[in-house]
Amino acid sequence: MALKHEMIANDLAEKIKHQQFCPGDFLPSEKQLSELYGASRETTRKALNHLTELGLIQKLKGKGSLVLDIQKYTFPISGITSFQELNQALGLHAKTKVLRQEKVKAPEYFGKTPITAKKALFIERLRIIDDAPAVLDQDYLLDPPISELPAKVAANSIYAYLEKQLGLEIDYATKEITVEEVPKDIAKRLDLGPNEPAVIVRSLSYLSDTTLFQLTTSYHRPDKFKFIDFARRKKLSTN
Amino acid sequence: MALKHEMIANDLAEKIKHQQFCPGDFLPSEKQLSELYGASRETTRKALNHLTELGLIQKLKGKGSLVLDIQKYTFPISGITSFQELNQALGLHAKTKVLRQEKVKAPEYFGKTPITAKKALFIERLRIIDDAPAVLDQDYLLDPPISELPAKVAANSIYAYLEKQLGLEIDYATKEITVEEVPKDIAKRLDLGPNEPAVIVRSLSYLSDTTLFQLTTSYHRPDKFKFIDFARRKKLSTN
DNA sequence: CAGTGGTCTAGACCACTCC
DNA sequence: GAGTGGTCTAGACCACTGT
Repeated sequence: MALKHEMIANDLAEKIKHQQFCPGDFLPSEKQLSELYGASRETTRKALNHLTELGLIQKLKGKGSLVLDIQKYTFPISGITSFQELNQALGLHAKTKVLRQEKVKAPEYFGKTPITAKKALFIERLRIIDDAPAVLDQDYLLDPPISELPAKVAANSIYAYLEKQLGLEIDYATKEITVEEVPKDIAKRLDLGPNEPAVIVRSLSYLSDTTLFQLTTSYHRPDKFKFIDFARRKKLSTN
Repeated sequence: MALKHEMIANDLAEKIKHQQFCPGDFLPSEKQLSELYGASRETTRKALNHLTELGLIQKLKGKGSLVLDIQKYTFPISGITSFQELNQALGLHAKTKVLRQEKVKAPEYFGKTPITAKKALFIERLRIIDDAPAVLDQDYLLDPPISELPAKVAANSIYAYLEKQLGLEIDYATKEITVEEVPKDIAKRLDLGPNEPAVIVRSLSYLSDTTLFQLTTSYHRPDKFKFIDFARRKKLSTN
């Protein structure tokens, strides 16, 4: 990847993160940035739009691109982000314990979504933060497209392996967050009190060619659960 | 608003919603769409990118724009969406009971965020679904920029009033979802059992000129809570 | 008024898919 | 090969902000 507009976006994001541009500052004008990076104005604008979506800047007509003050929390959180990425980004001292990893028959349904893959790799992992269980993850990696996973990968970042080793392009996901009572064995592993429900995040993850590749159910201890989001209002007058 | 790319996006979204384009279909090519709408290719692409962000289509290199099958759940849910908008979109039979609406002093902090506005309008509303309490909303509408709100508005859509009557441009928000025990009076109004926690959504909402205008704390009955999201993987190599 | 961002265009070149 | 989307350009015109 050496796309010009991504280079520009990354460079600016880097400079915002490292306080070379601070909240309340204006970035150089689009014209200046275009000259600086040797790009056309539209290309520069594409980069700035990316930063806008991420909540790093706000563009003000006739004034300029204002650096926002939100990144402290939101930087890598919303969107599709793996536990390992969060862990690193937030500096949590989290450990991952792989409880199971085995080849299984793929489930026929996940919620209401029918699954066409026949085989899958089932992985169960316990996330431990400050020596206390925080999250239990159950993943099905579908085969196809994923037929094999080295044993060590599950303890680290599956996403990094899929993207960097297998060259898969993880693209989008649907997520559903609810609060429910959970089976006793799960409650036990999370150290939940009697009748204490868990926060359940169910997600379906897709590659850029629309292949469904992962089904995840995450059981969170309610006291350790926190979801942070930056959202832009999406207008679409579809009555 | 008569922006060409928005017109195109709305028209296509409309046609997808009404099954003139079905999941699994390809939209006409960018070239064809450009001719159809009398727009340049870049303008057409801007519209298609919008639909991609919303999860309505997926673009496939060398092939075309594929209509996705996700909108049934996700259509208007993620992003900033008011309760009334959700209510209508999902066909819930929800009632809103305004418990309080009064002018107050603005809080000095909301979480860790300092508030500069001195005055505010405090509104407390109970959302009732199927004759049972589901959500208790506490809103501060800050003054400035909002100095007055007709009594009836709180029972309907505040956002519609702000956008259509006051001409404010609601643009972005930060949200935080946690599970916590709540004060007794709130537990009572939500019919929560003893020691039963609530799902709490705290949000800060901003106008397009970056003015903070609303602080919201929503207390959800855990059994009625459901958050659905469509997310694209956001890459930004900000080590 | 000059400077800013917002929209739109016409055309170029590339990489990909499918025949 | 023809057709598709992906990137990028140079330039135009507009609306908004400040002075």
